[in-house]
Amino acid sequence: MRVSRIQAAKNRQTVIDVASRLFRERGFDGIGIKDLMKGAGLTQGAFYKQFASKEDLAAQASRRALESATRRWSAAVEANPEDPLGAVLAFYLSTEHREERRDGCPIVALGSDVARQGTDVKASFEGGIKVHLEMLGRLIGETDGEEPNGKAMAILSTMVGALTLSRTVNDERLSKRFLQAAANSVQMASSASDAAQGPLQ
Amino acid sequence: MRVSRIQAAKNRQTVIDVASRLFRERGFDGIGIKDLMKGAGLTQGAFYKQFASKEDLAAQASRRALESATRRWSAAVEANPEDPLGAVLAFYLSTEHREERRDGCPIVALGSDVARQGTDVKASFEGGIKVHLEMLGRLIGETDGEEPNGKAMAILSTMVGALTLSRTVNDERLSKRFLQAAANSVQMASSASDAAQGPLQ
DNA sequence: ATTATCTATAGATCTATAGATAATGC
DNA sequence: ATTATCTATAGATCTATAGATAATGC
Repeated sequence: MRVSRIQAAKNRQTVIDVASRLFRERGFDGIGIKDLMKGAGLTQGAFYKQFASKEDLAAQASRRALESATRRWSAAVEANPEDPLGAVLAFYLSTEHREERRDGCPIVALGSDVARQGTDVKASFEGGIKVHLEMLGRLIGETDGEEPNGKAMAILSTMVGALTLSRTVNDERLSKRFLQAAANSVQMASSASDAAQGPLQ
Repeated sequence: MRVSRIQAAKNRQTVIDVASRLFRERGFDGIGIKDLMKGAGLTQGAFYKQFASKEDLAAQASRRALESATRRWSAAVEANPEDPLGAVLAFYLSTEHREERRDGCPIVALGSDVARQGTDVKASFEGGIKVHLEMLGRLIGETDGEEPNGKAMAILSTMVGALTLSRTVNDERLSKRFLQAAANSVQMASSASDAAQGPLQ
């Protein structure tokens, strides 16, 4: 029954991977430890040797989900060097992304849930969000040194809000228009040259 | 034990009111029928004479929450006739609104959850979102007849995304900057539309 | 007679722990 | 000897239903 340390470490990673997807699909409260472990090919009894609690796994899985999201952004950027921002917008604000909650942006899939979670889960999201903002800042050619750029923050907000809203309505046409309106808006905001940024404290 | 029809109708409304707040605070999966009914001063046994299922209540409570949100927007507009958009942004993107999940915008409080719900809950949100878009369209002086205006959709996306992100991070400074960056961005986008329409004086 | 609410409960599920088992690691 | 995983279970909670109760509404 016992497995090697190496296998145990692999099992742990598999559980985190599976959880990062199933939490996105069903919410933190929408799936139990039994089903999470079953998804990784294990039983619930093995859980607590690997994780301190369900909340602990939620924090690990959140970090993994954000890392995965960052990789998708990077892939879009690298596949489209002449219009990297356009490439990110094209996949992020697509109907395909809207339909794949399980593997899509965790900020949208779990944003409302995260607001109710503890410090550890929020820390995972915060770290990933900062990386997103750095990438966006570079894409629009604005950086405030170590600080996240205000325009990048507004753009990320528009993207997250539009995908959220597109998943919240039944009307397919309205849903798609949210995605398109956001893409237009972000393109305009990013092409507008250095307009006056308001005071940031 | 039995109460009058009038009292029963009042009880039903109280349950919907309470649920519209407790669902926002804890999520649809984060609170059970027993506690919802206790919040309305009743016991769980009375629930199923009033509602077909928990999902039924979720749809009713969602509609109620969106109506309440619309009223808050209207109140801000009416209290500030010389700068109605600024008034809406000021309350929506405030740290106070960020802290009051229970009584705040249901799109942000429950957006991720709604994506996992059935048609009825989504219909409640869709209806409320359309009303939000009509109000926003009027505030920025753009209407596409019956159609929601694209710029209004982008602005609502920015507002929803910014509040979501501001609740997702631990860092108070970063959280506040999301709200400020969104306010700046929306102000710029809406004044750009004024310019396109001609002088205001 | 009807029915809104109550108490009680069925049956499922949840998080977490206990003890058994068998393979690893020393 | 240690320990990763297993089966089993404790104790709490969940949605939904059943039957009792007592006040309404006819």
